[in-house]
Amino acid sequence: MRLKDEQKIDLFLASTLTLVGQVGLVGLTMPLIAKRSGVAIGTLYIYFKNKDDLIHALYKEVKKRFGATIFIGFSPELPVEEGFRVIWENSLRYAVSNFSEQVFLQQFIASPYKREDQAMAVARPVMAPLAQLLERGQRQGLLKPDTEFLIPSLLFGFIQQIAADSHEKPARLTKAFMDNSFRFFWDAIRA
Amino acid sequence: MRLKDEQKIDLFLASTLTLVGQVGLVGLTMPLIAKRSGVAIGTLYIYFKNKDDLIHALYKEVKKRFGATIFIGFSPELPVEEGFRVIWENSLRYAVSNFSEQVFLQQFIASPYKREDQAMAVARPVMAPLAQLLERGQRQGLLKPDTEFLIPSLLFGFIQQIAADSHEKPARLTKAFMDNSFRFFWDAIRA
Amino acid sequence: MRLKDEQKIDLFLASTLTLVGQVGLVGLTMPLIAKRSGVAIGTLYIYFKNKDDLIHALYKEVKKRFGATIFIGFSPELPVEEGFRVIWENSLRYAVSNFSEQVFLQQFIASPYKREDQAMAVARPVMAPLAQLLERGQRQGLLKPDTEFLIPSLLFGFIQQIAADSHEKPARLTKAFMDNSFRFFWDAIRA
Amino acid sequence: MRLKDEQKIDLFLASTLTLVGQVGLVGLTMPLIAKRSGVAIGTLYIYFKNKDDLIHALYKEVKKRFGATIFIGFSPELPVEEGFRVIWENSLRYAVSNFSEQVFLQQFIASPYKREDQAMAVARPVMAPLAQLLERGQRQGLLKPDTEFLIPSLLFGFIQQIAADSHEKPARLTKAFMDNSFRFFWDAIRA
DNA sequence: TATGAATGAGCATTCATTCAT
DNA sequence: CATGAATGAATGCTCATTCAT
Repeated sequence: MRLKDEQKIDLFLASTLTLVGQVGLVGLTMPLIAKRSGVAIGTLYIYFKNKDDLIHALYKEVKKRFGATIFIGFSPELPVEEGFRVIWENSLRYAVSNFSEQVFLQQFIASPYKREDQAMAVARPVMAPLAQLLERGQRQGLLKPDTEFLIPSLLFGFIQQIAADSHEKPARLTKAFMDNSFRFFWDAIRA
Repeated sequence: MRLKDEQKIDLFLASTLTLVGQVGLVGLTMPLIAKRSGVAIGTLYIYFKNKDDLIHALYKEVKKRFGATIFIGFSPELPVEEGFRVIWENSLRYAVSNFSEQVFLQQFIASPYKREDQAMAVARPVMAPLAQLLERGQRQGLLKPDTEFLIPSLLFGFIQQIAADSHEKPARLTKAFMDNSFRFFWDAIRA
Repeated sequence: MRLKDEQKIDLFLASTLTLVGQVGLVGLTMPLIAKRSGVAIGTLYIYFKNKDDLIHALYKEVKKRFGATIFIGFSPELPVEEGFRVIWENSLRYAVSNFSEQVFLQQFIASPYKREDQAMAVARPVMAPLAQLLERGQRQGLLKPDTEFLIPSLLFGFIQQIAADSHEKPARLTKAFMDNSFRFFWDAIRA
Repeated sequence: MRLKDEQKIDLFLASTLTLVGQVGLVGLTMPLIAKRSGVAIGTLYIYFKNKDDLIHALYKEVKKRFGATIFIGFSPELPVEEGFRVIWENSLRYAVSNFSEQVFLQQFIASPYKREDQAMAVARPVMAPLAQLLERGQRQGLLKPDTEFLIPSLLFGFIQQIAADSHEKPARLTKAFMDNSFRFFWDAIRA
């Protein structure tokens, strides 16, 4: 596996993601990825040891990208509610406009590709700012007591579902929509 | 002469569901289903025309089962909040103890198996009581105005995520957990 | 294998023949024969040990039927040319109106079903009257010398081809046609 | 990078033809063709989209080869009888030494592989010189009147049968045999 | 006898992977 | 580096055959 052409790796991952959005993990094949990327099959195997490798690389990348996005504009100095709003809006925008990634994550998690090893570990550290925000909110008595563990479930579950719905029936991410949905979220978790 | 055994269909669907929970739709093969069911491959094809057929039969069944479960103990006479609580608890219990079904539904929706035809239509009518409850809540001014469409997303997304989490890290569905999570839900949607 | 219901055997052979005419030996399956005959698959195996058996029974039957037909109205007392004419007309009529049988014979001969054993032997004795006619014609100096062995090839080859053609583009077996084609045959072989 | 090897197509078609001669279209399987050709199964599918495709390619090839052979040494300038003799000898030699091709053609025609489309059309134009010869013979009053349409049936049927016989009981294509059989043919058709 | 559910070997085909060019 | 022909294991599915009813 040569590292020279970093762009190609991105190309391959992007093609893969698009394909997953269209045919799911079920329909994902190496010939398809190669064709979609405009290279010969053999080329894929220069950059990835095998299909498993490619898929895990994509998993890592998607996790990283998501983590990098949802904290844009966030700062620990922000008031708690404001902090949540920033995260909420980032997540929502990201999920809705990157539906393939949601599909990939969901299908990956319950697939033969999932392994118990290191790849999984990527998830946690990335979420540290959220964990700290939860703790701060708790300390300030702004959140319902003893229910922090429910908040990520609400956040990610709700958002994922909105993204799925808006894929079925595309809708604008208007200011009103952002406000309304955040109101749901915030009222759910606040004390 | 042996008679076609109606129970066998259930057996096959159950095996399939279990397998999807373990290896996802990606890893689902006819040989696997046959082995898991303790029959020869050919037998599967007596009961289902082909793999596609089997998977769609399962989709129908899962939808039906879910619809049959979430309204147990529900009645249009119940006060709105009580109505939501019944549905919430039913859904939560169902989702957590039937995780494979959640996985199946999610993966089915973004897969080459999904078709646009009638099979999909099963979903809607089944949810009628929920739609009526939403409307009633709205009329009585108990729900946030103009946001009914967000409520099913919240309900199903949140619950699905809780089920996923509790599959990773099994947790009891205690009274406290039920209460806390319903509180999140209700506070989110109420006016 | 019970012998009780002789009619059923005929039914099965007839269905098989029809099917061969439609889909060839290639497309011939036991389920198809059963369905076409209006019985369950198992029933076929009461009357025939297996598919091979059925096909060989059909081979025997077809050979017998052909042999029984081409000598109708023939008698060793007939003048040689008259004798050939009778055989010619019988063969032609038979081949044209039983095209499936021609197909079956042709496909059988070059197929895994063909065996070198006794089944083949059926062919010869049945043709005895023809052999005698050839000899008589030869003795009377009516036929080209030293070419008897070519005459059956001409007879069966020509007729088979006419049958094939008339299957493609159906034509009437008019008196004129009979006369013309027999004239070809007779001019070919006569001294 | 290995290049797609045009010779391989010929190899596959040749293997297929040999096999058809041995087991018929009925016994023809892709594993058999691959093994006989000394390649892995997958390799067949690099050169042919599927079995149907392979069989149709063979059909085209056989038709072409036959057409290219029977007019060798033929010229419209030849006297009619000479013309027929050339065609007769070519056809006979070809049919006898390429028995598998005869089998293939016969079985193909009555099989599920036969389609009504363009592939069939290959047959006709190739026979144009024969058609012209028939017409010329007719015009010169050398042939029986109003029976041209019988002549190809005689030619191909007779020859095919001789080939079949000589496959069962191999015989030399001696000068005498050629003469005798052509005498049959010519006496049949001449006025 | 007749049935057709059950079986599993075998087929057509796909696809992850290798490797000669 | 890039290619794509070659490989063969594995899949979806069919069908000859058996056998419990």
